[in-house]
Amino acid sequence: MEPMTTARTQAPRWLSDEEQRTWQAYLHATTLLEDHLDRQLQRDAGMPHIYYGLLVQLSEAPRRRLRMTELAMNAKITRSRLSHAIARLEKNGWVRREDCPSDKRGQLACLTDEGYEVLTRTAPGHVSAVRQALFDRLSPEQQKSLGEIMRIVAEGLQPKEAGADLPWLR
Amino acid sequence: MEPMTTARTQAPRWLSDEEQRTWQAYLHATTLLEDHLDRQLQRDAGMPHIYYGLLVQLSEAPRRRLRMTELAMNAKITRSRLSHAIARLEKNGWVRREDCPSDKRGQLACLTDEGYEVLTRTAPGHVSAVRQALFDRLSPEQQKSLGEIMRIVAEGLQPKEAGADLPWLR
DNA sequence: TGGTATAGCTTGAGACTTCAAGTAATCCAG
DNA sequence: CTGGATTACTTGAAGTCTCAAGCTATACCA
Repeated sequence: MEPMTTARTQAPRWLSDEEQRTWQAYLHATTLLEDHLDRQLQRDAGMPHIYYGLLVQLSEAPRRRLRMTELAMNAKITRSRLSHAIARLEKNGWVRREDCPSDKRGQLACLTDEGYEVLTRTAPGHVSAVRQALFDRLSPEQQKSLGEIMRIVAEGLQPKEAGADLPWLR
Repeated sequence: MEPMTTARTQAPRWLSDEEQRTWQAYLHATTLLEDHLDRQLQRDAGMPHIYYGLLVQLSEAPRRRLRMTELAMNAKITRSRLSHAIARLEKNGWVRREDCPSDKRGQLACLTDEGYEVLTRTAPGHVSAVRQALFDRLSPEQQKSLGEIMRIVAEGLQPKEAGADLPWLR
């Protein structure tokens, strides 16, 4: 008897009506929200949401700098994508690359003063956009629940520590 | 006294620690999940997740066809994006364009038999991927809560019916 | 009826992402 | 201490998305 975990060859267990509605709502909400924030930041900060997130990560790191791989991991993106992104941010003068002293293969992404300035200038508007779109609409219980759910999902998609291959390293 | 709704000029109300953790978890979970499903479908069906969603919408429509604008609305994307997407799907032979009989400006996107075949062939694997990544990890209460939360968020970002401009019409 | 505004959709350019392949430095088994 | 595997990161091409501009057809109104 086949294990139930590989549904590939089994009769598929379709989504129930309620599951379908939940899944649809999830897709709608996430695409609308991402779109909304992308537009907001493109307009107010001149970069898409994910680039903004990179600057935030850097701003919170010691000495405002991070190894490329570490930054990619934090942001849950591939190193390739990060390379392109940092190249663009470097052109804007918001990030600078530095050689890593301890590993000659390594690169550090460093937030520049201008990059920091962009962040301080645009952060209030962005926080407010996130509040308006998300937190202000949810009860405290819903916020708590959302946090738990999202942690579970993220955890599940995170590559297992031992030996599994790491998506952002591909 | 300024209304609290325009926080633009006010001292920003930052996110609390818990809100920040929730927001981070949300960003991580949604990017990891989108990535995961994009890869799964690119591998198994030869198209990104959103394109797959378009085929699904068409498959559920009467006569397996939909006006472009309506399809764009259902999928929460701009008409421009849809135009490009349909062009690509047409090249694959999975969708065909037809002139709308009642409105000479209009176009209908029609799912072809091959398009339908791709769907039936790949749907089980996709459903299973969604289950594994999402539903199987959540309790019934969490699933219910997720549905409610996502409906609220989507609702809030949906353009109001009267006079507001419609994002997907831009 | 005629003229202007609007709706429906497409197009092209530039920005962003992905994937596979490439370079260079480090690790490590023997 | 040496050569093959691995790690760190980059690159280029092809695919996708956005934005502004464009075209045609319909709607509206005087």
